Amino acid sequence: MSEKTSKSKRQILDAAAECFMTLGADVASIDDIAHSLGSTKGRIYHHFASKGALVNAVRLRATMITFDAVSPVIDDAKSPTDNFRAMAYSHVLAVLGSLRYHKVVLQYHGARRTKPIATPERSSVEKVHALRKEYENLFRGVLDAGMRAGEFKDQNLSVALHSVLIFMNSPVFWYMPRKGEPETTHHDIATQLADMALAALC
Amino acid sequence: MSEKTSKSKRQILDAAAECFMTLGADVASIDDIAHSLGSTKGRIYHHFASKGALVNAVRLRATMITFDAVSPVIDDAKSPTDNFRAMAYSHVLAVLGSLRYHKVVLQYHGARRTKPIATPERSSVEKVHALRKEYENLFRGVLDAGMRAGEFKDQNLSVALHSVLIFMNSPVFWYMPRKGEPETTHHDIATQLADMALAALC
DNA sequence: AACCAACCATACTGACCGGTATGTTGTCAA
DNA sequence: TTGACAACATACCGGTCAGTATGGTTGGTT
Repeated sequence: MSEKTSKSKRQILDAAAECFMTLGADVASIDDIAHSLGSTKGRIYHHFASKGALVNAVRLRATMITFDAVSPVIDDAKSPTDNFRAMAYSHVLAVLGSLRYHKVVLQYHGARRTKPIATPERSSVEKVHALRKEYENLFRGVLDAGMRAGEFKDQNLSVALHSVLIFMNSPVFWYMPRKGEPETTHHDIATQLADMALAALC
Repeated sequence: MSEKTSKSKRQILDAAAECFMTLGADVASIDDIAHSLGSTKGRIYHHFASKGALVNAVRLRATMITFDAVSPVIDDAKSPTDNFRAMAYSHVLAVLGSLRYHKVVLQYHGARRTKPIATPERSSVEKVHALRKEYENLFRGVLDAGMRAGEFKDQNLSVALHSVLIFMNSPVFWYMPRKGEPETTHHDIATQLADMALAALC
């Protein structure tokens, strides 16, 4: 299932994520991305069928990054409280470590594209959607278990789930890495947000 | 300070917010907005100098809506805890009542426009920025007071402030009004989010 | 050596979109 | 009646950008 993304493809993906982050996915042109690579359009269109496919690839990778970070820390033997704290911490840390990718996800999260459905890439879009939903379910499971166990306050599950997910992604909106920043910054932020998210559920 | 926005101008603003919400502010064209009004470009460009000015007007109104909703509920005689809960509730309720406008704000929140600075409208952009900062300070004040009083957990103020603000805006990302929805839905969501936000601070 | 496929550059097109210039209509005051 | 101005519609321009067509270059295989 893990595609062996070639060296060049990964390079393009990184540059695309960077441009999408600074300019916005809609504003950034293919030429912009190519120029930031010291290349031309030909290189990009050789690896990606369309701009939409490129955006989708960025979104897919963003989701996989958090998935790979959170999935292994889940331990059924631990309490929902401990599980959630560890998951939230890992999620925030992963987001902080790959901000460029996650900014694209949040940008597209609110906009329903009714203009260009582009039927050929329809499947890959749904693949991303499915993976994101699967990732959501990791947290949904912990929240549900915590509520049943009485560790979490009993309240509307969907509202709690989605709002907490946005909360954990919030650094995307306000975090700006400074040079000369202490090494522990990411850790500090992740710890604080994980604690706050946990408190919000109790 | 409160401009007497003409009837037609308000109509354009609503249509623009609707288009920006569904298509994205960058993708939606002036012709799209005009078409949704049954008009043409001429009407829009008669009232707004440029597309950027129109977007800014939407952002400005979005900020004013929350400002006018939250500002009057602040009562210095009450405790930071009670103040914050009331503020958060009013904020969420206001956002739910004008989703179209707030989606635009969140879309632009992550994208640094380095391409078209458009110096003539520079001032109005800064005006929106200043108003948003002033609005932030309403919450910053309550958080600071709560921490000093020992009602809120003592932690990084900036991180807590910005993450909680995003949290209260989170319905923008996941709330979709259904037809046949009970009247109390907005109230229920606002109450739950206000309680969760308050708990996150303690 | 001959070949081929992956990889990428160059040059070009068609469509869309922001903005402008100009024409048209209604309204109101003198 | 007549000017004058606000509130639009119409027609058009220039630039940008996604996408394509084509040709060149490299490395590996037979």
